[in-house]
Amino acid sequence: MSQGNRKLRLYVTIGQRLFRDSLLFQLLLHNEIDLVGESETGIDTLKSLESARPGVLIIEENLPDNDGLTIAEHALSEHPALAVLLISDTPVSANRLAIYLEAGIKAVVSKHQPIQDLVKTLFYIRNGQVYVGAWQKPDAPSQGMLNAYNALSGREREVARLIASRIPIKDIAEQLGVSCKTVHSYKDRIFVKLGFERLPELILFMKRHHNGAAA
Amino acid sequence: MSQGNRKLRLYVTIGQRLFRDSLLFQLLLHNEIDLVGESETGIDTLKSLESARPGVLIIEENLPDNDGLTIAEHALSEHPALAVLLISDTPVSANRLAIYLEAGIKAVVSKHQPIQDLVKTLFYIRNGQVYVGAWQKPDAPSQGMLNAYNALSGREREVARLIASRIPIKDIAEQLGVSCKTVHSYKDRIFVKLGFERLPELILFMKRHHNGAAA
DNA sequence: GCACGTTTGTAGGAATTTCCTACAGCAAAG
DNA sequence: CTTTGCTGTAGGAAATTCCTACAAACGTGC
Repeated sequence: MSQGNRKLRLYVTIGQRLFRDSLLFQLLLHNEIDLVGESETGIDTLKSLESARPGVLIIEENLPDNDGLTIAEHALSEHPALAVLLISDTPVSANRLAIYLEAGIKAVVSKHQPIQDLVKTLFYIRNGQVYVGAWQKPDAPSQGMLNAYNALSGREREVARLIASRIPIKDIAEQLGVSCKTVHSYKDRIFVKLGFERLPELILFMKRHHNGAAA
Repeated sequence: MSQGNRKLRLYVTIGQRLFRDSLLFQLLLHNEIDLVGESETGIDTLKSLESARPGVLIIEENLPDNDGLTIAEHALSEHPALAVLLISDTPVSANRLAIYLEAGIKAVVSKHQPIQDLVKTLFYIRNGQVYVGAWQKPDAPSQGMLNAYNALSGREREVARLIASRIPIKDIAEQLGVSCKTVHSYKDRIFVKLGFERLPELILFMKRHHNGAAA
């Protein structure tokens, strides 16, 4: 996901605590991510950027005290190398996107996109790339999941279903008549193919796309 | 956290995908939670409750197509045993809270509360309790964290700091001159004392309260 | 001041997870 | 026909999650 070895120094500005916590818990599962700061407001963000020195700033379009664009412009004027990822409330119009890119924002992800888009975009832009997922998708991050599922072998699909049902590995192994380690291998391979990193991603994916009748 | 052994059958209605995903990934880490359905709108929710048969419904106050209260009232009229947890955008006034409780809503959590509040409330209300955290805190969930930190022993604090810095366990063990298993024990004890379940919670807590200068 | 209960430091186990490597057989592609 | 890659199989190392265990120290009640 990331080519460099250096950590991604992240600053997150999101107004609502519940949302910020959820996102941070998710992002902090990646040990390449080093959270160097967070705040609820644009003003607090501007005040602490100097000392926090993030490489990437995730900031909401609509903050309690200001709009993300204005804050981003201020931040970029002092830290031109900062990669800013804007979280928009709605899909962004071409007009508005042009304004954002003009301002030097590296990526826009809307709140209606899956969270994987945000994570992938995060790693994408820290290497200097620009990502405009709300308007067009360069390599369709996370939409390839359905195609990826079709790429699973029969055995892999079977294991995917069992694992997503939270059946313990050793039960699956017994049921299939193979070693636990083999089941683990299937699991690993499934995760790699689908681009997942944690069990909840697989559970949710299977429920949404291939599991109609849950237990 | 939960006294019964039966799974918590959960339905989640949240408009924004990014937010819904983050929350679901978090909640699905608990294997007592069985997600039986999710949707973006109130109408879709009402349509699928019959077949999904959740025990708890998490629903936003402001949905794209309707308001959560109206949907909850409809849902409760058909499924009186359903425990509804409303996610409000702002702290709820006493007036509004009275209306919610009158309607049979079991809990209100605002988007400005930490996510632990939501998780704890979820398990709380499924046992028939009522929780009104946005207005008053019955047992101050998650605010006890700071007090809990004071209850950590010296050694525990030291290990908490090292673990939160993502220093590998075996390095910590070596550095402290004890076995890996001992470090694990400290970690377990820290998690129990602070009420945490995943590493990101500890990382975030330490950054926010006891780690001023992050590496 | 002593005794009993709790906390602290220490450590082990079992099952899972995450991330790797390995290898044989088969299928597709050149 | 041969090379390349995918599939099924399995092992290892480290971490995680959830337990139990036990001796020393601490403390509080009486």
